[in-house]
Amino acid sequence: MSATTSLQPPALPASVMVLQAGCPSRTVLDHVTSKWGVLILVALARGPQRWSELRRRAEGISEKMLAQTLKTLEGDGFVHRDAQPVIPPRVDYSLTALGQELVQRLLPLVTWIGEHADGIVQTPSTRPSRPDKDPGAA
Amino acid sequence: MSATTSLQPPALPASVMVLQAGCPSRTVLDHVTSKWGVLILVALARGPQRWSELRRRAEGISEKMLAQTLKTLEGDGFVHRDAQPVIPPRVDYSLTALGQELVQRLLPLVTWIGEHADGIVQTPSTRPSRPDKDPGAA
DNA sequence: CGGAATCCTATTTGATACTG
DNA sequence: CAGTATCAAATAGGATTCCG
Repeated sequence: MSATTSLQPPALPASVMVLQAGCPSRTVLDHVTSKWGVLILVALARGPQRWSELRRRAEGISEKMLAQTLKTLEGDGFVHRDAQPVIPPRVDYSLTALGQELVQRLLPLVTWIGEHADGIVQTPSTRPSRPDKDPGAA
Repeated sequence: MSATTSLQPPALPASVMVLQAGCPSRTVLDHVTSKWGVLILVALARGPQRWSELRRRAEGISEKMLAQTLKTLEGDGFVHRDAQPVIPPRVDYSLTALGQELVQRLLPLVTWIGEHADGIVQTPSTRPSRPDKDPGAA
């Protein structure tokens, strides 16, 4: 209450206040940034689509991961699942309003990465080491 | 080559064109959205700081993961490492210009999640299942 | 077509101990 | 203080098979 911490770099809104260990935001962030979360969400940004469409869009995903990620995102309220009782089954997935808000914040990031990734991964050299895998794991 | 796919939902800029399987953007996205990537980057948004500071900020991270994530991000050119040859050692980490651009796109996302996470994780009910863990793994 | 269940492996992650 | 090395455990992820 008395002595304030020495100096605080200005900037930063209040966003960094969250993300503490047990915080719900950590959980949600984890869901969104899970290996396939971003891919699915971005794919769904193109509009409602079916399971098979989604699978093609999220290149490389397995059925298991698609199902799992979809359920998690649905559970978080980002994705809506519309199963029509017809034969053969038809299920459409789409973003909820919440999901659209999220994706709105996701696209700039993804777009930016898409535009800079080539220059990044190429990394001419000059850099000491770039461990893509854990050197400590046998 | 001949028959075009039926209908294409307009919208979406050109951002979704990336993120294909082997694409560099997938790699970078993976680095950034790795379990600790976002946390570290957001922590660094507060300004240059030392190893121990970073460790406190990214609550729950192990030394190994901190080192590993930091190296990856450094390798991608997002983070700058400034090691001063003094005793005891002093190392400052900071965002590069590239890293700042990235974080600029990251903060709105993180902020938004922080503001909505409570309502999300709480999920009153009405929802079928929310697998945080793989039910198939014994 | 859209999934759920199962089995198995690879990668990730964490604890700990040790070092410059 | 700022890491690195090693080991073991947890989880993610994938292939396959079966069901509505």
